[in-house]
Amino acid sequence: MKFSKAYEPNEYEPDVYALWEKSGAFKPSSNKKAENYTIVMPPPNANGNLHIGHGLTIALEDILTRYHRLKGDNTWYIPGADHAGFETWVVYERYLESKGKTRFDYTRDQLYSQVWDFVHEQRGNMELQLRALGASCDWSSLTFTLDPKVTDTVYKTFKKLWDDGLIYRGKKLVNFCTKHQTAFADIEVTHKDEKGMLWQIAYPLVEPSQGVTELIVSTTRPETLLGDTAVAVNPEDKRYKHLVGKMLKLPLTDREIPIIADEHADIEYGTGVVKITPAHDQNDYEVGQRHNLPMITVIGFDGKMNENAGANYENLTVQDARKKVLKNLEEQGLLRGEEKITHSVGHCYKCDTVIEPLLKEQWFVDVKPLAKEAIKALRARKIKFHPASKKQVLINYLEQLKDWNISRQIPWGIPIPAFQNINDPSDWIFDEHVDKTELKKNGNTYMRDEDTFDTWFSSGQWPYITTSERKAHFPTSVMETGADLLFQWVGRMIMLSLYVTGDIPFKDVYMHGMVLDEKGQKMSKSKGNVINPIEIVSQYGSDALRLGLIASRSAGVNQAFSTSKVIASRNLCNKLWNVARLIQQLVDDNPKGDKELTIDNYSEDWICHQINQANKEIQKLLANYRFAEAGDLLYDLIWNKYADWFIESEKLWKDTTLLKSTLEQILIMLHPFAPFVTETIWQTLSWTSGMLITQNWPKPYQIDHKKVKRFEELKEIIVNIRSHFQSLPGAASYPIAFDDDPLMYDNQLLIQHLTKAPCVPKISTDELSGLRLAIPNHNIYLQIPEDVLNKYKHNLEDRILKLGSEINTLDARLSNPNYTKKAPKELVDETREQLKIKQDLLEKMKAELRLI
RNA sequence: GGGCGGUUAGCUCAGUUGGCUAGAGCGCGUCUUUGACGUAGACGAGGUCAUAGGUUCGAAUCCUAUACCGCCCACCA
Repeated sequence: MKFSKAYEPNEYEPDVYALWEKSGAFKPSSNKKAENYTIVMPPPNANGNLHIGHGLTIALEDILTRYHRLKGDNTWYIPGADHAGFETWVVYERYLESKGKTRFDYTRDQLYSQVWDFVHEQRGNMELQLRALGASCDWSSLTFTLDPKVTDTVYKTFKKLWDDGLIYRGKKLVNFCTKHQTAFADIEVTHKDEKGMLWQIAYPLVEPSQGVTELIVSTTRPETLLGDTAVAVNPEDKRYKHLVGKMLKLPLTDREIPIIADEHADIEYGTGVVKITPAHDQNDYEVGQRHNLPMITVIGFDGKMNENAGANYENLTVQDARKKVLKNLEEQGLLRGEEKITHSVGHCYKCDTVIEPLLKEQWFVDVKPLAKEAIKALRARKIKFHPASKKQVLINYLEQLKDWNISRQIPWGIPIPAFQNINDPSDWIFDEHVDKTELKKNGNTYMRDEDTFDTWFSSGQWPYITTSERKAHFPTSVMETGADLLFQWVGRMIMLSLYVTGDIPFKDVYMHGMVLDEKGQKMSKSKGNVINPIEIVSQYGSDALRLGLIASRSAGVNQAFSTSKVIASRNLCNKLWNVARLIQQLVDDNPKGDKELTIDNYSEDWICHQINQANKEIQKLLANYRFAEAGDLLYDLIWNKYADWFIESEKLWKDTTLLKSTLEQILIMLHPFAPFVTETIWQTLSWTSGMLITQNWPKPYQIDHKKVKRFEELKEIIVNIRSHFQSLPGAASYPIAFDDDPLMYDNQLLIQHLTKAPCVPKISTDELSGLRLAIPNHNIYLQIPEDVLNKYKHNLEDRILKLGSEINTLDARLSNPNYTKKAPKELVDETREQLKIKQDLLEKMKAELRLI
């Protein structure tokens, strides 16, 4: 293969991925001595397309995976595909709608098999996209969230919870979406602040007491009045103490309801009297429980008023019923006022329908014992969080977590393995034969529960399910996922894993923030600002996307997508490509590898030192999940150090042995971050063999630190000279003269090469003239004609002023006795030394100014 | 109501336990067809680190308060 002039990612990426996949490099090795390194991929939706957030996820996880593979760890990156219960169901229901059908036209089993086919038609797309992103995952262990090994484990866990009494069937208020006909966990409800009305309504007393004839309650939901079963006042409220136990006439009905005393009523709020509707409000439900109040459901699962609401209101929507109730109250003179307020209203996160709290019988998990263990493990620092603050946030959440409703009225999901006795509704049995709708046992007939599990109940068990074939890989090394999943996923994995396996599911958690659009807005289909990662890949290359995504991004922080960073990364890939192209040319031109110059090349020790430093630093940064800094470091190493200084210097020496070896080290270190271009280069170079993906992480070079320092000095001199050549009137270059100066003498050729000076002559000190460089310990003069030099005088004055202020700063610091006393000695010594150097230089410059 | 995070160059953001002249990419200005790269090279301009106090020899970094901007949680009728 030959190096083309520019790197064209599309030409190589698919082949390179195929090469890796075919070679088996993604599979964990059988090396028992190696450390295990395991990452479980958060499974993307099986029938969906990847979005830019997946791009980030894969980038981060694959960097870690490839890095640990190069380090020799037994690395296992496990891919997955999610049946995405509710998400997929919503898509499928829309499809049914478009065909004029509804879910009620089919049985659950029919629906399940329809969606199964639907998903499998679409399936595969997502997996191809993961390949385009370069995910080096073990495809042979891909797990689908409905695979038998998943459902088996989920059923075992359900049974264990059941046997331990941690699962119960309860009729409680659940968050119900009347459009999607399913209940949700608390965490799945989106709360929004909305403008609403607060109405005051009079409830007359059956028998006036001490001159009081009515109580005024405030409510934002007058239609629920029809389901009121009490009115509460605070037990400490002196205004109403004497009324507790008396009865009120419930307006618009013929019912009478009691006045009760409960802490829930806030003395300060409104009139201090609150209506209690246990069947339609969470707080009221709890009050109802405390006082044994009847619960009257007036709103049905269809979102319409039911027969309990009375003939006047039955079959009206909640909105219409509200209007009618208000109108009727007004007619009866019971509406006493209204006021605009802002309050929080729960919505379905998918369709935005207002969530109704409705009474429903569901399966609940008693989470308290699970949360307790999780909190204990977190407090014991068993799991490290990035960013660290998320740990306490999770603990706070777990401390107030309520029982978890795991029943969903969605056909697409894992069926709940529970059957109910048709003659005794309280008799439920556990049975895994969910393919049957009916079971006979002990002479009884049991009917299957038609509900499915909340997806998080199964996803919450993901780490030990996916690693079940290689138990040594559990607990996994790190769970990398979006910060938005802290509660619903990370928290549940920790709870369930501790409960089922007795162990934590992962040692580290890394949470990334959201990828926002270029303007910093959240991406959404409705806004039309969605960025497709695959389009970016085809435009700039997979590596460019990866590097661009991780740039300037820190854990847990939402950050905008930046095309300019992707382009900068694309340019880096091209730069490296051309570096390799040049080195290959030099190798081809000189197969024996003889050096062209025999004198020392200080840039060699210098670049080896830079590579060593980078090697050490990258390991440190990746151990702390500082991806952006590691990326920056490599960019700087390759571009600003390797290409700009080392390669440029090496053009004189052409030491191909070192060129080859340094290029190899750089390719290995960059490989986790830019797998495609590095492997493509590796495959294209004439002297390399095997695959880059399975190379060993480089060992540091032996270096001579004196030479490194000398090259730093040379760099300073060269930059200084270039700067003068640019800023001198005429922008020409001039001879660079020096006196007895070994550094200059030994590097005349290099200096001339890098500054484009006409010559670099050595002359005696008293003959030196022209412009003196402000470099300590060197007498270097740019031999500039008299007339040009005079124009340049003011520049020298400026430099003297600047140097003077720097000296003042150092002086002030040293004359502070506290500084010399308390600061570390090395620091103080260094300051002294610097001061001395700068003072010497100042003297020389002043003398020089006098001469001009 | 509670909690978390942010405010650093024109833009987007780094800056780990306090320590030399606060960095990067993009953008901007000037110059350059130098043996790979114009997706390039060289040089340069640009910052009272939100504000006000405090701790310290020393603060972008630690503490307190304020302002503004995000996000999360919460049962306020």
